[in-house]
Amino acid sequence: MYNPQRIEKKWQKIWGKTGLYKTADKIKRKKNFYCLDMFPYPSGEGLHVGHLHGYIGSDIVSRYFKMKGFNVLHPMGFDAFGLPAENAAIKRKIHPKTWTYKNIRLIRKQLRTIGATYDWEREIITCEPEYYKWTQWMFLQLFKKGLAERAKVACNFCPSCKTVLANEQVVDGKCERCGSEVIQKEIEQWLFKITDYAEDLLKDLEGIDWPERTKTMQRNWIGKSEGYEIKFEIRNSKFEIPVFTTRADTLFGATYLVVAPEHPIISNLKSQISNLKFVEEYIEQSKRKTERERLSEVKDKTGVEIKEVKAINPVNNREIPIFVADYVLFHYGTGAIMAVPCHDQRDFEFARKYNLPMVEVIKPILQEKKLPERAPLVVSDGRFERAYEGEGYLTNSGRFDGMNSEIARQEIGAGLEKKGLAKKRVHYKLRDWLISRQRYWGAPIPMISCQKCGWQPVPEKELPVLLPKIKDYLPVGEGKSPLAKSRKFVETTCPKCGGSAQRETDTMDTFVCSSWYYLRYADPKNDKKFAAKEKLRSWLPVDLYVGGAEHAVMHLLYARFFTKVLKDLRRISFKEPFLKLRHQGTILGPDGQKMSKSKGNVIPIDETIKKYGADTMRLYEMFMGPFEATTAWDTRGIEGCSRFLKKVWKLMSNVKCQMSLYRKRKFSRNLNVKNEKLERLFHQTIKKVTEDIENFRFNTAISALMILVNELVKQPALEIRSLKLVVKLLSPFAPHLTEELWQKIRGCRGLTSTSWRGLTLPEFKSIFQEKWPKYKKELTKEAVITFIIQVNGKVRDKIEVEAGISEEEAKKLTLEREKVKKWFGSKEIKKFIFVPGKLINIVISDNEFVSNKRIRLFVNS
RNA sequence: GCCGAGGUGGUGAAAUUGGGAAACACGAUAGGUUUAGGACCUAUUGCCGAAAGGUUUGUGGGUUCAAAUCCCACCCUCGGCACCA
Repeated sequence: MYNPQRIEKKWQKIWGKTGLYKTADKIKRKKNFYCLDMFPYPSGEGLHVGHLHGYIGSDIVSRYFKMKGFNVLHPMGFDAFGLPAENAAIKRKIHPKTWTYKNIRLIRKQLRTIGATYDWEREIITCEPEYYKWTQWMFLQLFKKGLAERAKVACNFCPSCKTVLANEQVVDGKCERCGSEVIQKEIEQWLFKITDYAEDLLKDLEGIDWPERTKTMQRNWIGKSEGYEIKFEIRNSKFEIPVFTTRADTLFGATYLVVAPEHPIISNLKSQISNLKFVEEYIEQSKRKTERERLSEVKDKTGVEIKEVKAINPVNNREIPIFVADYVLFHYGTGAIMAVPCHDQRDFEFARKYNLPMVEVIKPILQEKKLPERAPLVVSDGRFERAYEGEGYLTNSGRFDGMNSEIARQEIGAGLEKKGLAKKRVHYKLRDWLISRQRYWGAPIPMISCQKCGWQPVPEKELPVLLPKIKDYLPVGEGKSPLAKSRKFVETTCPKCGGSAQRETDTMDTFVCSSWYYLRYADPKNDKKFAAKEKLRSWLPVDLYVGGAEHAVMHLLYARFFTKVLKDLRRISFKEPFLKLRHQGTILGPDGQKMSKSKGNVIPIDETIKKYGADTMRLYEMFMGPFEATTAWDTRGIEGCSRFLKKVWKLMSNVKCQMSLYRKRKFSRNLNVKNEKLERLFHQTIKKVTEDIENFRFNTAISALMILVNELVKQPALEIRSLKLVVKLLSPFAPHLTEELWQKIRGCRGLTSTSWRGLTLPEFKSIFQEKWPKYKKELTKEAVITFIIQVNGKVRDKIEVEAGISEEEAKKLTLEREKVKKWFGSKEIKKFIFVPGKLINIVISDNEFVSNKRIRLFVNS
C-alpha cells in the first residue's frame, strides 16, 4: 500500500541529514542556476495551499535543473519586519520579535513538509541585525550618492497605522494594509530618488523575460510622456508660468491656463489678485479633501479664476485668463497646464462649466468621406459636444493652418524653442519613493541630526544601528515613531563635530529590506560585506524568480532600482536582478472566492497532507491548470492525482514480483517484449515533460505522464529501464514517492538492501543525483500514423499508414475507400490538398456540395 | 475611460507555425468485484438524432480547400491604472 505519510517524513529526514540540498559555492557561472521564490511574510496564520503554488513550481524547476547537472541555488528566508507583527504585538501584548519568530517556526515547518529543496543553511531573516546592518548600509550608499533625500512633502498618511505610506501603498485612496482612508499630511521625510532612474527602469524592461502584463504595469507606472515645456509670460510681471504639454500643436487653441492649488504663482502675485480671499478659500478647501474625495469628483471640475492676473499665449500674444483648480496636480509636470477646451476633454468640461471661450484648432482628416473612429467634436447649434483628442490638420493657427498635427507639434515647439520660450521635456508619473515609517518594527534609518552639522550618516563601522527593545510600541500619533520615546536610543553624538545629537527615529519601509535580499543569499553569513564579489559573480543575476503578480509594481520596481544603483556604485556588475520572472496564479477556495479565514474557505496545508500526502498535493496544484491561471480548489479534483500516484505505486509493486521471478530465472533477461510503439511513447513523453517543465507548463507534463503510465499498466511485462525512466520523469513533481521507488528498484537489482539510518550522501545515491533522461528526436515521431481523409473539409475517413506516405500513394488509397467514394460518387474532383503526414482533402465543386455556408447565404438573401 | 490578459463540454482544462475540437483529469451513468460501503476494474459520456448523419470553441462578418487559431466589428469576464496635461 502506498503510504505517503510514512515515506515522506522518512525522505525529508534523509535528504536533510545527508545535505542533499546544500549549495556549493563554486563551479562556473554557466553551470550554476539561481532559482528564487519571493520570500514569505511570516504572518500568524501560516500558509495555505494557495501560498504553495509558486513554491511547488520553483521546486520542480530546481529539481529538474539539478538533474540536468546544474549547481542549483534555491534558498528561502523571511521578510520579517512590518506592521502586522507590530499590530499583533500590541493586541496580544507580546514582543513583535517573539511573535515573528513564532510564525517563522510555523512556516518553516510547513515548507519542510512539502519536500522543497531549500538550502536552509542560507536562510535569511530581515529583522536580524546581521541582515539589517546591510539594509542600513544600503541606505548609506544611497545617501552618499545623493539618492536619499530629506524633504518636507505632502505625504500619504494612514491615521490608523499612524504612519506615512509610499504612493505604491495607497490603493483607491485607502491604506493598502488596513484599508483606512489615507489623508494628506506635510511631514519631513526620507525619500529615495527613484525618479532619477525612471528612464533606465523603463528602457531595461526590454531585455528581460518577464510576463508582458507585468512589464506593461511597470511601464504605466513609470508613465513616460514626451512634449514641450512652454513659458507663458504674465502681463505686467516678471513672473512666468511654465506648462508642460504633449500637444504643442494645439497651442493656438489654448484659451486659458490652470494652475494647481499649491502653485507658487499665487503667493508670488498676491498683491495683484483682486479676488484673493476667494482664491485662498478655494485652496483651503481643496487641501482639506482626501485623495478619495478628489477622485470622486473627476466628473465635476471645480476652480476659481485668479482675477487681474493674465497670461500671454506665446504663439499669438493673446491675453488669457488664469484659473486655479485641483484637477491640475502640482506634483506632475510643472503644476500648471495650458487649457485647450476643444481638444482635451477635461479642459472642455471645465470650459463649459465656466463658460470659457473655445477655439477649434485641429480638424479630423476624413477617411473615405467618413469621420474617423471616436468621432471628434460635433457642432450642434453652434456648440461643441465634446473635445476631439485625435490627430488631424490645423486650423485657426495662423501660418500653421492645414499642417498635419503630428508635424505641427514639432514645428510649433521648435519655433518657440528658438525664441527661448519652450524646451523639449520628458515627464514621468513615477514619484520618489518615500521610505520613512513612523513605526517600531523596522530597520532604523542610520542617520543622526546635529544642530550644528545638520543630517549626518552613521559611520559604516558603527552599523548596525540596533533596534532597541522597548516596551511601548504604540506610535506617538502626529507622525512620530515609537523609537522617539527611548532617550537612550535618541541621544547620541554627532559623528562630525562630536557634539550632542539625535538619531533619526523613523524606521525604513519593509520594501527596502526586500529590495536587495536576493543578493544576500549568495553569501548570507558574510559580516564584512553584503556579499563577496566572487560569490555575486557566480550566482547573480537570479535566473528564475517566481512569485505573485501583486508585486508587479512595488517590490519588483524597487528591487530593480536597487540593482541599478548598486551597479552604478560598481558593487555589482549587472543591471537587472531577475532575468526570468513567472507569476503563479491564485488558488481560490472551493467556492470560487479568494481564500480567507473570515469566509471559512481556506484549505489548510497540514490537513491536505495528512489526507493525501505532500506528493499528491504538489501534483494536484500543478495539474489544476496553467501555472499562472487563477483556479478554484476542487476537493474532488485532487482525488484524480491521488489515484494516479497510487497507480504508479502499484505498477512498481507488480514489478517487484516480476523481479523476484526474474531472479528465479523464470523470466528472460529482457523483460520487455519488443514494443516499438511503447518505445516511441517513452521518447515522446521525455520530450514533452522536458519541454513543459522548461516552459512552466506543468499541467500538460503531468497529463503526458498519466498517458504513459496508463499505457504501462496494460503491459504484461516491463523492463527495469522503462520503470526507471517513468520514476525519473515523475520525480520533480512527486519527489518522495519517486525516491522511495527509485531505491526499491535499485534494491531489486541487488545493489543495496537498505536500512535507511545513518546514511551519508556517497553511500546513498538519491534519484536527484541521477541524470535527467534524454530522448532521441527521431523516435519522438510516430512510424504509423492515422491519416485523415476529408471531403470538402469534413473528416470522412481515417486510415493507418506509414508516416512518410507520398501524395501519390495517399491519393490512390483514398480513392479506393468505399466510405470516401460514397461522398463524391461520379462527381468531378476539383482538387486534392495533401498535407504530408497529416491529411488529404478532396475538394468537390457541385451543386449538391455547395457548402452549408453558401446555402445559408442563399436562404438569407 | 485607458492598458493588459482572457472567453472552448456538467467541472478544471488540452489543442495557437491554420490541418481530426474536447487530450488528461473530475463528475455522471451502466456493469463487474465486494456481506455492505469504500477502493479497484470495464464501458459510455459536447449537443441534437433510433440511426444515417447533422451540429458545436462569447456574438456577427471576412480570408481560406481548411479557422478555437488569421483579419474586421461588437459583447462579456478578470487584473492593473485612472483628472498624468
